[in-house]
Amino acid sequence: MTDEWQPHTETEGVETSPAPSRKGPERAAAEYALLGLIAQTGSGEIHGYDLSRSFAEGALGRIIRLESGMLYHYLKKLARDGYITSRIERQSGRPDRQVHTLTADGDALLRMWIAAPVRSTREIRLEFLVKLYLARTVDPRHAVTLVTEQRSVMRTRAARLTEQLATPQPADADTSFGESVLRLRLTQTRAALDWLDTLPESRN
Amino acid sequence: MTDEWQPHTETEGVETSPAPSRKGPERAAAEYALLGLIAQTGSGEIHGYDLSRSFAEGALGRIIRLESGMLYHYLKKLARDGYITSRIERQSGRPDRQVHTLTADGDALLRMWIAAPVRSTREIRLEFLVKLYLARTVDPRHAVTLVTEQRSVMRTRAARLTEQLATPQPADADTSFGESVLRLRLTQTRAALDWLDTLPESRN
DNA sequence: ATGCTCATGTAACCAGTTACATGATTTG
DNA sequence: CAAATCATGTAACTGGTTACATGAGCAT
Repeated sequence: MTDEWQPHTETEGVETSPAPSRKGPERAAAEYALLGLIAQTGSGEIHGYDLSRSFAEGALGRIIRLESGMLYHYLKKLARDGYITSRIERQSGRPDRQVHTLTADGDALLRMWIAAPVRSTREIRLEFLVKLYLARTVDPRHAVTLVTEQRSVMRTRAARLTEQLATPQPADADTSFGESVLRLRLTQTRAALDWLDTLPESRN
Repeated sequence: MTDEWQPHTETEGVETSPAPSRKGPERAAAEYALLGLIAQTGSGEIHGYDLSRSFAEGALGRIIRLESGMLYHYLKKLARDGYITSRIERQSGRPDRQVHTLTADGDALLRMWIAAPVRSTREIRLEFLVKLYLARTVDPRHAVTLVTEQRSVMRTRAARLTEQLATPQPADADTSFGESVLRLRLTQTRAALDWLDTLPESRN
């Protein structure tokens, strides 16, 4: 009765993560998007400005936004944490550029993140889409795993909400409002499930 | 072709707002929630600690979270901007308390915010729920207005998404992904609409 | 001469979270 | 006596946004 319809919390996903090494704090989806774009490049090398364009022109730029300032900041951060290595490429007549490469750690981190479903319905709209996009380009099998597990998460969630709605509550104003909140969450969860079912990865 | 499925932007609602006076920047939903709680009190006066409890124990605390530090910060902000007035109430044996009252400006601001639907589907989960809850307690007619207009917003949105999906696109990988994104948004929008239709305010 | 593309950033700012400070008084 | 309640905050930190700085070459 205490944990019925819990409040929105911004820093969620900390307790649900498997936390095997607890290396760093949660990264923004944009950071993984950068890792993914680096992984995508044929040569394995790419510099910031190119990343910026790939981001803005590609599908990722239509899901999340990433200003150049933040992009270079994330590249530094990823390099500092050992997920990419960066070397300077001298150019004549043009400014020098830094080319970045994924490390083994970076590749592992990216694949782990891609394969893990998001916990809440709200995160479907951003995180999950980025994961799906990257999974498809990095390794289509990851996409199948991701979609399968995400469907499972959403089904569990829908079941829990249904169960909560089934248990009768005292009928005051707050409770009826709370029921509305639960029904909203349930419809949104079901909508997400329906959508997941239409993805090509759902043919299994 | 350029503005098909636009990116997620955090600072949205600025350009869509009617901007009549442009008094202050966008406020957090929690600030309006505080205004609403102050408006709810019978005497018209309430102090921070009571607000904190009302918040945590009531339905609002299950939708959004508000730490005491931020609560007092918002109260100062609202007082500074002239939406509430605060006076100190001396107590013997207890710490002095500050009791807060809505000003005419504050009341107007609250009602304006409550009556205005949210622009995006994403905001349904937080902002809209807070608006609905406050509308019901402050003035049930506001709730009818809000729900009616919100349904209209969602219908327009659904129509636009449907239209975008109808226009055929070149069939590359990015486009098919983009179509999935559009379909996700459409299902989520429709789910929100279905839920809105189940609210008592939708009987008109 | 003007401004655009390349290429990488810095600086200032703002919002929010977490944790703690204070100090009396009542309750177990 | 310890702990919770009352009541209001402060301080440090995190992270993200916006805007601008730099400076060469190239196209109009």
